[in-house]
Amino acid sequence: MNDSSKKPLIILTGPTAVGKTKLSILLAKAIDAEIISADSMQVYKHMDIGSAKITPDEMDGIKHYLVDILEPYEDFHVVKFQSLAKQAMQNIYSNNKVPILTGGTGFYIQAVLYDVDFTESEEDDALRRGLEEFAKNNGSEALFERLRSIDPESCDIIHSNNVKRVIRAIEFYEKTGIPISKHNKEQRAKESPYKFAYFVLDDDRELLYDRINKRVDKMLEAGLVDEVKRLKDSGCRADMVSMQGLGYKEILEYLDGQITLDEAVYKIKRDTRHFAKRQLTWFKREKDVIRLSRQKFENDGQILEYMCNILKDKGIVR
RNA sequence: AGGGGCAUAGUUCAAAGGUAGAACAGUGGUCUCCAAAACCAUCGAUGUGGGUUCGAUUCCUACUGCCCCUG
Repeated sequence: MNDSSKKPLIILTGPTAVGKTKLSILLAKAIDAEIISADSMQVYKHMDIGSAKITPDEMDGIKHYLVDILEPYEDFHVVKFQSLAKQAMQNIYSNNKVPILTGGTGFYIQAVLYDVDFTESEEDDALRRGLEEFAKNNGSEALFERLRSIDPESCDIIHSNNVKRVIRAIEFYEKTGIPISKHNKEQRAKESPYKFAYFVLDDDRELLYDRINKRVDKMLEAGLVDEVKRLKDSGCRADMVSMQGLGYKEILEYLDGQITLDEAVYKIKRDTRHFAKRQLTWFKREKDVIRLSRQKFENDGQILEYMCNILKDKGIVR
């Protein structure tokens, strides 16, 4: 595929609480784009406060995809995200607009940007559950040895304590007969099928952490506890994907009487900081990213101007 | 003011007459179907001044700070 036949794709990401949402609206208005959310929690209905979901008001007439489309009891994961995002992009292209993929889940962005192939294995929970059971009964080392016998190369890459990924590697081999290490290597070598600009918004660490702490306080003032209570009353349980969201699992623990509200708030802040840290690490090593360090700009308007210039240079917008 | 107690990492706690362990925080990293997840690595401390001792952070002592009780 030569570059000119590639479809345009704009990515705007960065750590949580850095101010992606606001900037994404400014950008969308400036270039007549539509927005696809790359966020594993904002997909869920009834989860507004804790997920810091964009409000209809804030959308300001810009069409958004993948926000408020699932019930909290439904599963959500990369594969689903990838397929929904691709559909949304088709939609946007047929409207003759440019898609902006915005949100903080780097893995999801990667899945779309490089069109990572996840199709090898169909849904099959039984195998995974069996492996989980095996790990629980025999220990992670025993599980790791099983992987060694089929895919030694993966054993050099995956740490034996990382049961989740050891399971995934075994599962992949059992289903496809090829080692996941080989598959991953191939996927990694892929070139993006899009003509893209990958913006990563960043800020001074201390400022970011401070903003996170304050935002959590605001969520509580805005009624996070009530929101979670409502979810709980409607049958949401801790083991659901949706309830693994920051702010949800902790408040659920509080509502179940396992921890105090103060402890819950402390954990939300701490874990959100950790999350931001992980996001930063992720984006740092992604290739072809364009860093937007807040310290280098005076305001969002300047950042917008900078982005627009790059988009013109790249021929993504006119 | 008098009596007692405590002083160890950023925090909460360990230990010991032979140069101190952990948890959490902090920092760095991994990541290709649970990713707001899972996992790895790493920095870092004996309040100050004397004394006893081959050797003290540990014992003694003064000081400083904090806590409790009495007034």
